Amino acid sequence: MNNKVNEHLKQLIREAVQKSIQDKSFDSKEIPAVILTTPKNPEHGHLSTNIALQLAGFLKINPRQIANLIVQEIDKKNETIIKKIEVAGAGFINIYLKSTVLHQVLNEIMIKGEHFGCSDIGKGERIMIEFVSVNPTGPLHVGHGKCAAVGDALAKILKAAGYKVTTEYYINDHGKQMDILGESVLARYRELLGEEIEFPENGYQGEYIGSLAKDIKEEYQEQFSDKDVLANIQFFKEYARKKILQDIRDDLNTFGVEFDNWFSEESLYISNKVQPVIEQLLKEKYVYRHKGALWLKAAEFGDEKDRVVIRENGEPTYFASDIAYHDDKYKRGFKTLIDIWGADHHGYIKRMKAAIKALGYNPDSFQALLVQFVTLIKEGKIVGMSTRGGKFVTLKNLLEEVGKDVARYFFLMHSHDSHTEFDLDIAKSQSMENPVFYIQYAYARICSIIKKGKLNDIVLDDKIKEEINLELLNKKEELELIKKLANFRKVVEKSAINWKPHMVASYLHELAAEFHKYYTEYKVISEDKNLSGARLYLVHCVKIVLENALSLLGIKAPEKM
RNA sequence: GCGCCUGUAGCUCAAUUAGGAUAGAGCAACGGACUUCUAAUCCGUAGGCUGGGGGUUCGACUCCCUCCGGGCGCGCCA
Repeated sequence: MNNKVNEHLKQLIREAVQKSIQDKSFDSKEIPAVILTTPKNPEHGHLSTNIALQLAGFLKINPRQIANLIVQEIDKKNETIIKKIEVAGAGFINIYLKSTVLHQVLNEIMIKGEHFGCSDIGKGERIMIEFVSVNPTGPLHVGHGKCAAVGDALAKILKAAGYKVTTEYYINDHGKQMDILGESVLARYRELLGEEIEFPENGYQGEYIGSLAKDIKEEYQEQFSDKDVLANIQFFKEYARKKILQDIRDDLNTFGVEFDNWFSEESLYISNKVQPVIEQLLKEKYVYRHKGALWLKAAEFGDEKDRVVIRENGEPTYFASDIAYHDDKYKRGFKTLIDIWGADHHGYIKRMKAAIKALGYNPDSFQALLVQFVTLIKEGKIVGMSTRGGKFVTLKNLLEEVGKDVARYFFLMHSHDSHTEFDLDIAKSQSMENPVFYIQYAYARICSIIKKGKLNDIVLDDKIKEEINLELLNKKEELELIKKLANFRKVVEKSAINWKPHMVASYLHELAAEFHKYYTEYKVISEDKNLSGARLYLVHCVKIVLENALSLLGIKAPEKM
């Protein structure tokens, strides 16, 4: 229900609880918070609370008895919005609202439009979400796609819930990996020139390396044929970095993912931000020297063991720049840091938290959201995904095969922390098995109804909106649909609090189902102009909510299919 | 060995912010509904000891312990 109604009822219940407890002189140090839920079963009313059951816990009294007392108190007040209030089951209190309260929801949706579903539970708190962040040594694959979808949707959901969100991509463009990248491309280039060379031991095997070499050869001919390898490698490294990074940006763009910031690891060194942080930790004695290297006392802060920050050879580790990077995030004013990582990085969480504690920040303000792996299924078989050999399905491939909307929905429809399957054949099929089309179809159907309304001179202009009689919406399916719509804001809030975008995806499917059911049962546009107007009003609200929910997931709402 | 994730219908997954009412959808199976605003839809039937066992309580898919099965980690790699 709308927020005001909810708060009002909660207050009402709270007072009734206090009153009934006072009267019976129960000792109640702490009354639990009133929780109002919307029951799945329509027979359980529009709203329900389990407060009596919770009270029974520490009052040691029959919950139904308490519930009865509370209901009596509320009944005395003669609330205008309540149709019926009763005790049911083990001691639940079910509330039935007057239909005008439900209808009011539709007006709210109409007025708020694209903002319906937004709330301010985030209170403007600044959150940084960092995701994808793969080093520019190769193309994005399917696994990165899931991280991208989750991060992007989460950012949108948190924004809708009133947080001030910044998204960032951390470019790991410093260190050995980049050198190996340069060497790999150079090696392929020299092969193209007909030289017999040994491919670097840990070199990148993927085909894209060869194609980069080819590009260079076409553009620069044999300019780098001399044996001054060291001088050339710098060029190859830089060339490959730029090119691959650009490809990553392009892929993400087609995937509908845009970042507020791209933050380069190298830039931390250029602006000298790593060294001071290490020195600070050294001064505070959280870093010590051992076997020629510098170690962070990570074990002291909850990690399994201490970790090297500066190697024996004087080179900082990846961890060192990561500490500086996260320190920088806090210094930029973010209160909560969310890093979205692939599940294979979970071992890194304790280390990172230890560092954050050592820096003097609250370790709870940093959270790593682990995204479990996706298993790709093609023709009923698992598609192997070995990164090492350079054999993997790229995000680009996937997008070419199934398109942005389908890919995003498939990544988002299941909880990010359970490992799930991605069936390419279902994703590609334009059939009933495909939930994306099911949802989009609902939207397209509404557009079609609106079009038909126009042909019959039934249009929702301001005048009609004024005259509309929402009481005509009294069918069971209509009231269920309205209840579903009313729930949207709660769903967004919950999805934001739990950092679980899939909740919005599930909701979308449920809303679409509710609409399809209604659609087959009743005609919106009919001879009866008043009824048509009211129903058109209703489906227009469904359209708005479908659109809002889809946009939180970054999926298109097509007018025609 | 230690750590993180996970086990729910034949298959793929849900289950409402610290436990709540009869554990829900989709697909597949079977039987129905198109002169209609798009049948990419809807209605019905069938399908479950929520991996096993114990515990906590008015009440457990949810919390605790234990065992079994699957995935992933445990570098002076990133």
